[in-house]
This record gives sequence, structure tokens and C-alpha cells, in this order.
Amino acid sequence: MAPKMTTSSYAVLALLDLKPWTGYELTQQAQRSLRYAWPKSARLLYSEPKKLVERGYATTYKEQSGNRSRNVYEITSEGRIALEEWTETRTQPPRMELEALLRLLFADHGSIEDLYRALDELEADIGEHHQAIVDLMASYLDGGHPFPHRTHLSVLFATFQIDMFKTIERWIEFARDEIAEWETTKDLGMTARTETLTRLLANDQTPLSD
Amino acid sequence: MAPKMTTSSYAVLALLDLKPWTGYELTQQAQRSLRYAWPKSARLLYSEPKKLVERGYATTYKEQSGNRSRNVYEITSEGRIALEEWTETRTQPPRMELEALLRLLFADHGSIEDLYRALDELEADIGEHHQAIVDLMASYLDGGHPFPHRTHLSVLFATFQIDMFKTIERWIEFARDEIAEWETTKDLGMTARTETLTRLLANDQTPLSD
DNA sequence: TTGACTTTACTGCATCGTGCAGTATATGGT
DNA sequence: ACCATATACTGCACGATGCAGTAAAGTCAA
Repeated sequence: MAPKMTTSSYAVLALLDLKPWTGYELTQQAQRSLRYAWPKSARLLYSEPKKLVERGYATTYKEQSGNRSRNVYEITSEGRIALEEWTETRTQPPRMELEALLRLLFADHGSIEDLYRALDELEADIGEHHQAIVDLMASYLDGGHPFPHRTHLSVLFATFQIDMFKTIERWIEFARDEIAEWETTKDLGMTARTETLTRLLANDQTPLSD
Repeated sequence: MAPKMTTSSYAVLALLDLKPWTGYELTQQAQRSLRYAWPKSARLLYSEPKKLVERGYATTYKEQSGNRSRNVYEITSEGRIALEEWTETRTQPPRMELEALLRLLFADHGSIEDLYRALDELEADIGEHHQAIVDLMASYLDGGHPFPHRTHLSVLFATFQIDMFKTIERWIEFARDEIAEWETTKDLGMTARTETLTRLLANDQTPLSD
């Protein structure tokens, strides 16, 4: 039986359409460019191209360099057709895992310090990604895009990322100010501040975005 | 061997600390309240409380109603201690799967219509969640929170959600305007508009958030 | 030039998590 | 009385991850 095509399979196939890659290069490239839209483990990125070969969507050969070999994968014309067909299929709903937010929801099991720390860790992770994308944009102006004809897509994508990261960073600031008013994480319930905030939210407004 | 405690285990344990739940109720509650921070399948939500019982963090009994039985789970004092210890551990980095963004990145394999459709689908999914949270806030003002002493946490969490959803919706509008200027998805590269946008982003600004 | 450390370049395996099918009772409406 | 829908799960196949293990190539310093 031909292996099932998952979204990850199409992601790898789309990369192969840009140029042939080795398995290792695919793991690196997926870390750099796909991570923000479709974060997948290196292990999977090594397995996917093999499935594509089985399906006839890619071919492979071993490249020798000294005593060392690596697998190079190349897309086939069947693979290109499969990619085009993919664009017509239904998109999966978004899915966001934010453990820091889970810890906020259940912050009453720990101290205020624990909650601050969860926010700090979120801020550090987001800040790293944020900086990486800003640097990437500077490199597009400077050295250019590795696949120049695709710049319009990468930049529109980056707009999303930076927008999102800024929103999260602004919320973290707001959350810290809010928590600074608490002397405990527990049993505060509907305080005056929280009620004001709830009214705003019930009206589809937020203290930050409007 | 005692089963390993995952973040999902602690999420369920935290729910059990609010009140005893049946397996089915846990799946419903996780859909309603945890979904936005920690989306997990119903299947997992049925398995987790069993592991908690094995660990001694919960007890279980079968409740009979007629010819029908259901498993009720209750937290133990060991479970409460484990929860407190969890708040001191390191938070996992965020992880966002947005297939719509992946399709934007590789939009040059399909038509402009395909790309608009991916954006429409994202907008529909986000819009649904957005509305659900706004309604939830209205219900807090109206009937109140099911666990009133935790309102301050839920509302701060909701601020994050609504903020995020608004950001995504605004970006979708922007992306549509941008794409409206294209006659094709392919090979546009660094257009004048894209260059302006890249300069903005490289300066850590976006056309939306500032 | 030898040794230590990092990077490249993977594979196998155990385990985690998801989707789906299947089973069976209860409930509300026509 | 019948049908749809909600309740209340379990088993199983398979997808995805993490980690350990293997091994060659590059790099820098004593």
C-alpha cells in the first residue's frame, strides 16, 4: 500500500520543488523556514521523503563524499501534479499549544512568582523567534532571498509572524501590570478591575488592540 | 512502573481539583475551556484520569444511573501536592500549527482562488472561536463564572485570546488587500510593495500593529 | 599531531497522541 | 413507536516525537 500523504508530506514535497535537498538539509530548512507555520520533528523530516519516493513523488540517490554518503531527494513530475492538487483541498483548522496560558489558567495552584516565571519564559521564547524573523527581513534587503521569485510570499508570511509576536509581547506586558495588582493568585474572583475588563471583552474590545 | 506525568496529565489534574468529573465531562470541559491553550483529543482525555489513579493522584468509582454506569474521578491530597510542584517546573515553548500559513508560503503551486480559500477557511475557524469567547465573557457578566473564585484568571486568559484572534483577523484583511494586487501567485518576487513592507518589518514595524 | 569537541548525517525503537470504528444506554421530539 | 441525538466509553491502527546510538568529517588548541 502506498503511504498516506499528510500535510507534512506536502510540506516536504513543496520544499523539494524548490531544489533537491538531502535528508539533513530538509531538517535544517524545516527548522528555519517552516517552523512557525508547521513545526515538525527532525525525525519526521527524515522519514517523509522516503514515503514520497515510495509514492513516486520523488526520486533518491546516494551522494558520495569521501567515506561518507548522504541521501539526495528530487521531486518528480507526478510530485508536482500532487502538489497542485493539494492546493485545492481543505485546510486544517489552526492549533496552538501555549503551556504558559494553561499555567495562567491554573495559576491558583502556585505562587505569583511561578506565574511571573511562566510569563518570562513565554516572553523569552517569543522574543527569540521575533528577533529571528526581523533579522531575516533585514537579510532579504541585504543579501536577498534564497529563492528570489518567492519573496512576495515569504514577506506576507513574515508580516503575520511579526504581528502575532508583537501582540503576544504586548499582552505579556499587560498581564504583568494586571498581576502586579494581586497579592495572591487565589480566590480573587470578579474584582472591580476584572469586571471592567470583562465588560470590554464582552463588547469585543480589548485594552490593547483598539 | 508509574505512568509518566505529561502536561496533559497536569491539565486534567487541575480540572479535578475544581470538582470531581466523569470521563465524559472531562472531554466536554476540555473542549470548552482548555482547547485554546492546550488542544487535546477526547481519546486522550479519557486515558489521562486512569493514569492519575494509577499514580495515586486521583481515586475513581463507578456511578450507577439505571442500567448505565460512568466513571467518576476525584483528586487526592497527593494529587494536590503534585499540582503545586508542577507550577515550579519549566514551561514548554509555544507551538502553533497554522496550515493556512503553510499554504500561503507555498501558494505558488496553486491559483489565487486557492489562496483566498485558505484565508477564508482560516477566517471562519478563527471567527468561530472568537465569537465563542466573546459570548463566554457576556455569560460571566450575566450568569457568572461556573467557578466564581477563578474569574480573574479566566478573564486575563480571555484577553489573550480575543487579542490574538483580532490580530489574525486584521492580518487576513491585510493579506487579502495585498493579494488583490497580484494577477498570479507565482514569481512576483520583490515587488515595490513587497520591498516597502520588507523595510517596515526589518525595522520591527508592521502595517497593522503600530 | 593528537586529542577533544562540534557538526554532519542519519537509523531504530519505545512511547505518546490521534482518529476512527464499534458498542450500548438514555433522552427528546414527532 | 420510531428516529435522531447525546451520553459514555474502549480497542486498535497508525502517525509523530524523543532519545539513544553510530559514525564520519571539520575545527581548534595544546
